[in-house]
Amino acid sequence: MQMSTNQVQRRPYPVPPTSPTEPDDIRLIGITMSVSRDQEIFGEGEPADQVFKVVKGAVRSFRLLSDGRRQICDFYLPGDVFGIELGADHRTTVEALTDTVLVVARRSTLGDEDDAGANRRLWRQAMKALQRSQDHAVTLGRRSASERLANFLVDMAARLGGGEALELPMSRQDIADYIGLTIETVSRTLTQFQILGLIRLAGCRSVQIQKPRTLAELCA
Amino acid sequence: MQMSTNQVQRRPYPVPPTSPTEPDDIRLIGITMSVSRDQEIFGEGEPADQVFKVVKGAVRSFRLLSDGRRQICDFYLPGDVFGIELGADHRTTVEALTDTVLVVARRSTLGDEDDAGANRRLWRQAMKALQRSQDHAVTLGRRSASERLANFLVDMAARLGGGEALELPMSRQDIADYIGLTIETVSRTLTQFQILGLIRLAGCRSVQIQKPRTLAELCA
DNA sequence: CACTTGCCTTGATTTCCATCAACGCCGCCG
DNA sequence: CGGCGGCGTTGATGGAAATCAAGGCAAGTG
Repeated sequence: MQMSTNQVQRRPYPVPPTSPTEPDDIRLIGITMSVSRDQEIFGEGEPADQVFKVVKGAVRSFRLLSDGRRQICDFYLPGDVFGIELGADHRTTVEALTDTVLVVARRSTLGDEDDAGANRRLWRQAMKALQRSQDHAVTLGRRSASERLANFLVDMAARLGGGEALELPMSRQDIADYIGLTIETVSRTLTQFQILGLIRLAGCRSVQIQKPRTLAELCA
Repeated sequence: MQMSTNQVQRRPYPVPPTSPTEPDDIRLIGITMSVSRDQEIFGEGEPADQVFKVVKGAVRSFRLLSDGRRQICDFYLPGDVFGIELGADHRTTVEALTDTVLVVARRSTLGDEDDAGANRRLWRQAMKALQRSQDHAVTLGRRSASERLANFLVDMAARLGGGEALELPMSRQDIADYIGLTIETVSRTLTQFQILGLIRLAGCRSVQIQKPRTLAELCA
């Protein structure tokens, strides 16, 4: 991670504005950290000695092919934990989608063997990531463009927790690279959804879901 | 799991024909179990109270969409562990590709909190699965048909450990459902590879890799 | 304000892969 | 042996999404 950048600010921990104790909540003991839009948090191949939790904002985790094609593995929203790795190194790059606040902890303090509770929560986070990745693989391998997008919207609506109104933190390009399409196809499919009355677009990042049922059916 | 089927045989444990202690080897204490070709080992949604290890043979783990489309999440070969879940239930169905021998353990005996070594090995297995799933997502989201197939062949060659000669345990349909293509495209691409001299097909499941370098470059 | 820049949308065309269809090969079984 | 069924290959055609190209819109800047 580039700690030298002046956009990164660190403050001593005392206010982790996380929700109370949820089942698999990790109350990271660490420092908070602010990252501005598009800034890299860590890069693929860098040593993975820290674990992060999103407090505010959102990030994208992705991998690049040699010729520049990008596959976004996941987006992490407030409450989500990322940066857990099997080996010594990170296998994805993570960047902030918007100005973002994180809590950081050293990995060693988490993997600590005598804290059974922390281990269990870490375990749950990792398995949740595995589940999401497998779901994602099904989408990428076997679903059509509209199914992918419907799925994406329904998932984001659920995770952002704003009911039928969502404020997307990512660009069209990010969406395209997440669901394995091009930016043009994403755009066309969204306007198609609007024409069909499934959604309403109020500004390109603000989506109102009009027919949740129909959209859910499209998820197949 | 269908224990009633007469094709499943169980014997009391005393011969787990696994290799000695590898770094992340799980020496499952359990019973061995024989499963014949195409038989289901467990189904999506069934309670996940057991963990399995392949001793001999191979299995496919997959999910179905409502209309029958199938996405194979992974193949498990000798030495691989599968069936580890976050929640109470399995999220994929697993079937034997060929006649297969497994070792089975109850999940509870593994998650046992005071066996730190077993926990660590379980952890490694789960994270390995996550890595593979993420790699898979990159392939499914951003690679062309020939890149997918090249990738598949190279990966299988490495995992089967037979150097340049591989005996595929799965059908064309299985390959297609793994890399997100149709059976026809898989077939065509394989013959294309053969025409280009990258591989040689000796019977449809027997592949000789002729130009490993070129094939590896195709993996992008 | 005029101009640039980045992001998004829309249209035209192309391409890759899916689909549809036929056939070959081979093991199996009557 | 001959027919049958499962699997794989090959060919012809179609279609969904990619690519190529142009233009709109809004925020930022001189």
